Amino acid sequence: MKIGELGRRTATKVETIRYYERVGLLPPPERTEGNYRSYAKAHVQRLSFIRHARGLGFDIAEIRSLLDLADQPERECEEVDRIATGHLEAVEEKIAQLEKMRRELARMVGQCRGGRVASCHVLEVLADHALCSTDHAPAGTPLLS
Amino acid sequence: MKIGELGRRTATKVETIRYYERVGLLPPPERTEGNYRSYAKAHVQRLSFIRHARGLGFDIAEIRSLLDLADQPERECEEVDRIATGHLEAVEEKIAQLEKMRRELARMVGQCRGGRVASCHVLEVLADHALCSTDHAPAGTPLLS
DNA sequence: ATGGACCCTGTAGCCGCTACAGGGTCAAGA
DNA sequence: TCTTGACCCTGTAGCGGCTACAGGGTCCAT
Repeated sequence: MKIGELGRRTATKVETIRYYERVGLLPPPERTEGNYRSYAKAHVQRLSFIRHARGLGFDIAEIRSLLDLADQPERECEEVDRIATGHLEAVEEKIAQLEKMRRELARMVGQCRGGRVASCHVLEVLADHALCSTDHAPAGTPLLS
Repeated sequence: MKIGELGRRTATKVETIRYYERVGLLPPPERTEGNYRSYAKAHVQRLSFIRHARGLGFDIAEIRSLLDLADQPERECEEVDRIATGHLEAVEEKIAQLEKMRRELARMVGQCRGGRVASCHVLEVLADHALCSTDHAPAGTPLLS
């Protein structure tokens, strides 16, 4: 199977597949005579795993660890659990953070009654944090991406 | 006021302030004889506005628009409202997405009963999306950052 | 005169892709 | 046989929003 076919089967762009290979998530496949990458079933499985994990928000390093662990079936799954639990906690924290933003934004927007910019509630609140009801995240808080 | 003092007053790193100037959020201040940036009160206000908006998750382009609008006090605040509402909706969508992740992660983790990697539920689910209860976001969905 | 705290510019790195540019390969049709 | 066009290759640069240097300059107190 060539890279385009693998991409179609896993809903992954060709460039993304090459990127995963470059960063060591997907092992380099055999090559054809014409230097095309040639994938087998195992690659479809591995890439599906990767995509699924990405869809759940795991980052590349975490996925690398998970794949390494999956390749050692005799080990205890403690570490797997630790990674998944840690990620779950990060997701929960981020939701909490976004909830704070949501509340404050809804309050700002809800108080807009039209009119001139000069008396715009949204701009007033942005200009003065003291007008905030909740203590939302400080600027620059990195959000999970 | 020099850049370090401005940073202290607004809880902003010096490099970040220079970055905001470079991308046109913060107007270039006067310079001293020794070529140091020299800020006045208006800059503190503007930077506070920027930091507050960043804290609420607005991106640089949105903040630039909001600042432009704030500089035209006679205009209707329609556009301000549109930007804020649009951002609120983006935040809500993202929360919904993270909720899906959270549910699926919690289910995965909750079913882990220890044991060997070979029979690890977390890895099984990641290897087979069909084992997911919910239809969480596909891989590669860009999350608001 | 010297040390150290601060400031300057410019550049490169982070993440997870995405999007080229500039070429090569391969199979089908004229 | 030649050509077309779909696919593939490598390498590099860009996105956002910073952050972190390197390599220098300025200023003030001792």
